[in-house]
Amino acid sequence: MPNSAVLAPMLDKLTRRSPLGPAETNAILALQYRLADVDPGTYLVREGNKVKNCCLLLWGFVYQSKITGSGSRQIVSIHLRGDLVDLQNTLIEDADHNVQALTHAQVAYIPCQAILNLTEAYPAIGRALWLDTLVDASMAREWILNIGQRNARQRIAHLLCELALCQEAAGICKAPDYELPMTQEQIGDATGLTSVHVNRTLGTLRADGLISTDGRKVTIKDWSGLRSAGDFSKGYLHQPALPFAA
Amino acid sequence: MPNSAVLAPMLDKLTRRSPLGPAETNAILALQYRLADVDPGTYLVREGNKVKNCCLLLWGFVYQSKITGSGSRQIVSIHLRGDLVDLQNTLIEDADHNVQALTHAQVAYIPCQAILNLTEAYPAIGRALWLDTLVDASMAREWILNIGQRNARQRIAHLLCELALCQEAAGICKAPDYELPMTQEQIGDATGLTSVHVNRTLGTLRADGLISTDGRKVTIKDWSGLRSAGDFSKGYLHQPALPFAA
DNA sequence: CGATCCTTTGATATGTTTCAAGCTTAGTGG
DNA sequence: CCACTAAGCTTGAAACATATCAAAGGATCG
Repeated sequence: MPNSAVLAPMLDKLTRRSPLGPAETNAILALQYRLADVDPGTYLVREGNKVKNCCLLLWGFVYQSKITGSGSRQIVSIHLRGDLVDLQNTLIEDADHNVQALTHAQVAYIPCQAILNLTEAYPAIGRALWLDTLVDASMAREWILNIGQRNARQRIAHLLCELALCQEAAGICKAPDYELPMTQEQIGDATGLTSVHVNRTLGTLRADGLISTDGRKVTIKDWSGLRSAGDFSKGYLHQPALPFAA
Repeated sequence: MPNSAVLAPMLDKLTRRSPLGPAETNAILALQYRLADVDPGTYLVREGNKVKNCCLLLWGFVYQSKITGSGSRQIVSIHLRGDLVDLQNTLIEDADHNVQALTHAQVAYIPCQAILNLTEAYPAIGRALWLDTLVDASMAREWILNIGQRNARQRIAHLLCELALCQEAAGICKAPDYELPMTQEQIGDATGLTSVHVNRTLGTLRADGLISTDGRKVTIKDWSGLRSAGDFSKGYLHQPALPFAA
């Protein structure tokens, strides 16, 4: 029996951009799911798999990655509470990337067919999910720009800004302190850099007083400095009304 | 009065992945549009604009790009005949990237509202468009991998393979000869490299007998060599049955 | 309290960029 | 049809950002 509290984060995320009526809301809250707690590193999806569920992330962090033939890993997106991580499985059976837990995490597996049924019955839900996909695509484009045209310092600063704002939007964190549940190697995989170079570059961001770190927490000490170091502007997130930042 | 021949490439592209019934087909072919011929370099959309149309590309090539604060350009995707270039405008009003003509091109501007109406009336069309967006997102992820983890030679070889297969799928070209309507500077913008380095790298691909070039045409002389030089595998394109290549 | 994973630091190697100049091609107007 | 021009291609030499290799120092966790 579904517990509507479990599905609330998904509803939050969708309605942040697409208002939904009571019928749609109830239909979403009635979705069937299967809960799973996973350890860091656990594969939720492997490239090449046939997938029949998509994962609603309830807590923790998860990332999507792809691997080259020679084995180097590129992280292509990072997800947090409320994200429907592999919505694409709804219409594309073959996974073209991996999904792995970054931290301990809890996910609800929702059958793709159930989601598809929902979109048939409620066009507004279909539109909300399509919009979600469009925003993910916009974030992917910015990720391309980040890796293709910015230097190490800018890339890392940009990533930090993005993670901060997304956590803020999802209501996960309290302003200048953010979680950064990534090792320096993973930051490197996300930015197309070496862990060694990430280490040195984080060092300069710290030395310049833009951030401070404490284990897996980052404190943004100078938001506007970090934003300009990362050439960051939030437009691509298509977030309605964010508390922070331009 | 719409001419259904104009909309045929769009229908082709959609039905390649999503079969549509006669009602859906007719509804698509009845869409209103406005034709425009554009010169290379023309902006179809500028970042920051409010957009009310999406562009169906009828012939020629078009690209999406983003610019950093310091003015460097990153090309994030390349489109060809039949592509609905800015489908995202349907649900997101503010453009987060530029769309520019790469070559002389002809586009049909279709009002976003008309497309949205279609998705309301015909869920199958909504699904086809959503799928189109999902495939674009998959291609963006591969683009990230390409730029983030591969060296210059691999990046360029990969780009050539992708363009070849997409042209093949769209029925634009006859096997080993492809159009490459890009300057070396644009290839650089697409791969995160300098035009100088693109030049040298293309030189080695030529010297190794993988390709030959003649103005804006590329001949792939050794497909499997190029594919392995570019670490290319076509899965991410989610194309049903391509003639060529694994 | 050992073992593993992560971070930090140093020295060196390398791929790519930058700067600069000459060359080719295609388009344009006389 | 020929010059003229602008755009793009090619090549060389030098500078630079980042990668690679290697080893030591800190955390974290059973």
